[in-house]
This record gives sequence, C-alpha cells and structure tokens, in this order.
Amino acid sequence: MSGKQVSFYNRVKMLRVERGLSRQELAEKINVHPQTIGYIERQQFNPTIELALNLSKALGVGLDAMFSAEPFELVDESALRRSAK
Amino acid sequence: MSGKQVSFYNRVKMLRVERGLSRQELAEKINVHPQTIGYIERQQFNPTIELALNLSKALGVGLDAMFSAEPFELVDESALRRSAK
DNA sequence: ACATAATGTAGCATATACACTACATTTTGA
DNA sequence: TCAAAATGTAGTGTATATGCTACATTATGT
Repeated sequence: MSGKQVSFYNRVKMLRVERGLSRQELAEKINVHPQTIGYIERQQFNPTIELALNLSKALGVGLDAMFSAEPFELVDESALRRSAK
Repeated sequence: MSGKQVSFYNRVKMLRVERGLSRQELAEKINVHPQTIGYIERQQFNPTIELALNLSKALGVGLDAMFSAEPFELVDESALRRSAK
C-alpha cells in the first residue's frame, strides 16, 4: 500500500465509469501508472494539483466537481429523473 | 530551494493580498508553514489537493478559481471598471 | 533614515506521491 | 462454467511536498 486513508472526497471513479473508461485507459490518457488511479479512487492518497488538473481535462469536469472537503451527494432516483431527457 | 518551477498557474498570491493577509496569517489559518505558501505562490511546487482544499476554504474561492492549466488573465482596467459599483 | 514586518533564499530532514512488478481476487461476458 | 479483463493488495524505490531554521533582501510606516 502507499498512503493512508485521506480526509476528503473525490468522484473520480464515478466519472471514469460514467465515461466507460478502465483505469488502464484513463491512466494512459494522463500518463500515470494505473495503480495511481486506483489509489486515488480508493482515497489512499492525496494527489497533486498537477495530476488533478490532468484528470480534470481527461474527464472533462472542473476540479470542484471532482474533489471536495465534504462528501458528494449520492445520485438518487429523483436526480436521475430530473436529468432524464 | 525545494521543487522546481511547475507547469501550471495559480492565483494564491493575488487572492491572499486582496484579502489583506500576510503569508504568516494565511499559513496559520490552514496549519502549514509560511514557507509553504511562498513556494506555492512562486510556483516552486505542486501542492496536494488537500492543501488546495484548505486554501480554497481559507480564501473563500473554488479550486478552479485558484488553479489552472492555462494562465489566468490579468485584471485589466476595463475589467476593473466593469466590476466597480 | 530607521525600525519593523514581509518576503526571498538556502540549506537539511521526513513523509508521502507516484512508478513499477507480481500475484490474488472479483467481475464480466461468452 | 470458464476464460479474460478489471481491480485489489503488497512491497520496493525515487522524487518531491512540506516542515523548519537561519539569514539576506525588500517593503512599510513613522
């Protein structure tokens, strides 16, 4: 293992899966090791801003949509209904 | 010196000065060494997301308003005029 | 002009981000 | 059910984020 559990939240896994990317594929897009993506998703370490900016670009969302000091809300059914076309 | 020049941009100094804080004061708010603030402002290293989230809270702006892969625009006179009440 | 505060520079020390390899476990699809 | 793909776990190694101390330089206010 690398770091210990970290004290903030991220939506990297959700965003990656939503885009149909494997860790391998996401890792290639931003030139990091696939394990690095895993550690971030499991909140086992605290990525740098540079890596976060690369993730942000690769996933097409801003930093604030991806990292937060507070837990992100779960997507509930009403939200899904609202976002349905 | 600690790290080398970093490949992205931040507005920490501008935001700090605008709020009338010294590095010492900002550092105390977020429990880091004042030199750490200096290194970030001079882009001499790549802070972690956790530190960035703390800065974000202390300065009252989102991550995207503080860090960017592209240079921030300079505040020009017309912008100042526009934002004047 | 002078004191004081704020900032920069330059070390050294420690923790950890991230790379990488190898193998175990889980998931997925045929 | 079985093979392949995706993910998790473990351990090692290196670079660097960050702490900290000390001194030099540059504002700032009086």
